[in-house]
Amino acid sequence: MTFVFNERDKCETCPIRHRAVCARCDDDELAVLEGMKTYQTFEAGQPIIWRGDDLTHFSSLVTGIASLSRTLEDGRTQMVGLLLPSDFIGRPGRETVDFDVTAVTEVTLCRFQRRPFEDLVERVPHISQRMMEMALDELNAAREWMVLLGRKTAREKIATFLEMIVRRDMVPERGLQEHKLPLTREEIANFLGLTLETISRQLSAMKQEGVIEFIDRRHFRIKDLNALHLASGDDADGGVII
Amino acid sequence: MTFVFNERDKCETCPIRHRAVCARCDDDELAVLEGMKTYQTFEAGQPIIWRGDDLTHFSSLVTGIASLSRTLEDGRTQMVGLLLPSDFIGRPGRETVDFDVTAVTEVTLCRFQRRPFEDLVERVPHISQRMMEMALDELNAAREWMVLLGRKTAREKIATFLEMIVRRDMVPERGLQEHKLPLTREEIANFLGLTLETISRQLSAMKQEGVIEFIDRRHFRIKDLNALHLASGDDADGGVII
DNA sequence: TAATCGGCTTGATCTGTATCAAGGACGCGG
DNA sequence: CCGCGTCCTTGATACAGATCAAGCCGATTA
Repeated sequence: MTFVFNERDKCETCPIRHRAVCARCDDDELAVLEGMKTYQTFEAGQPIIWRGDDLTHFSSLVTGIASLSRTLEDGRTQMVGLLLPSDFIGRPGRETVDFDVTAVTEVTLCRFQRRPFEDLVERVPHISQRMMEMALDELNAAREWMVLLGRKTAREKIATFLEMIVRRDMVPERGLQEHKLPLTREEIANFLGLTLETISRQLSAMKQEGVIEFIDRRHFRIKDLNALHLASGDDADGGVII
Repeated sequence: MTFVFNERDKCETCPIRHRAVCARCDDDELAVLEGMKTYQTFEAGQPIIWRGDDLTHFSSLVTGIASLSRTLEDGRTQMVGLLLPSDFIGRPGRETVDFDVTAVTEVTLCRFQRRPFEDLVERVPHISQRMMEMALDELNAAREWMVLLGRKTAREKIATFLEMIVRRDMVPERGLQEHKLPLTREEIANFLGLTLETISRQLSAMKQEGVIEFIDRRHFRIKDLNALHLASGDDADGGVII
């Protein structure tokens, strides 16, 4: 995240050029987007949009991590997604947002005004095709997560979560790699439908059992990847992780 | 569902003409689909596809109800969606299915061979545009469901479920309407991430409290819609139900 | 009219996770 | 270096919902 963006940056060199909504766009189409975009940055912890807010812009997340969540009246909150670089915020055809979007780390967005972008979605098939792909991928991830939320035990939930992180930044041929927990215990709890105490207890237990090892509160290593996978409750690798 | 479909049926008169993937298609595009489609029927309870199976066809659900679900090794199962008329099965770009699809009632599918249909998605923007809309709608519904699975109590889950059914077949200006439970207690349990005993107990309790009333095991009336809504845990109607 | 079977209800008990509570570790501003 | 706040850990206890178990209801078949 040391890379700094500003209005003058070119789409061609954008780090999410080939994964975001613009992935399939050709040079001409990209030029149109280039002319429409602006960047905006949010500090860690800041709200990006609240549920019910007017959706003035659509955005692609360029750097950082954001969360999508819903809070019930009495304060119970459930994360329904983690937004990572190239993920999209907003949906054509809707005026408002259905979930709260919050910056988990510092976040940079590439933004487009709603109206002009909606028109573009109608006119440029490369954009609706890519958005369809992305929406279907997210739908799949959401459904996998529903299985976790509805049927997995605390241990299985946490093992699944750790495995997800490990897979995300695994480099082949590097055992005992160090991984970073991008979320606080409370955020993990809201992601997994548990309490922060349960998260803490389960992590301690897995440390005891020699499955994981902590460098500090936010950094860990996997000591027994196999045990981790077994604890995740997912069957013999039929599964795709997000 | 007394309507009977056969190969000769015309798309124009199809009951899901204006909601399915073909909703935005013009007459020419529809003619192409017309030439590609075949119908297939499944009896209640029959599997339609298993997770991991080769996806030979894409389908639109024309009549009936199907479920999307995942079963863990030890038999715990979680429904991740109910497929209703106009819903789509399959996803372009994938060779296999990620969840089990099962006919809950008798089901009629309108099917297209995978390859030709994928080509069509590339060529006909009206299809990818519509699929994008549908995928985004389902994504929203999935996320609402994640909140339910992760954070709601048994009572709230069931109230939310009943409210969903009621909204679905509510006719304005008809109090004390009779509603049908489309699922067995066990299926409801798998949908809500509970056990069938808990479903049964909660329904009995809500009957006791005068919130609902049963005609028989599968048919009920709402005696106190307000109480039902309050029990659902959704806040003061910011919410959209599926 | 009985026998059977799937779906459902209800009771007794158990248990995983929440809740309540206290204190520890670390980073930051003064 | 102190004080304060945030994040985290750990313990004691409570409770919602699971699990185990028995029997009921209504439909179907004999």
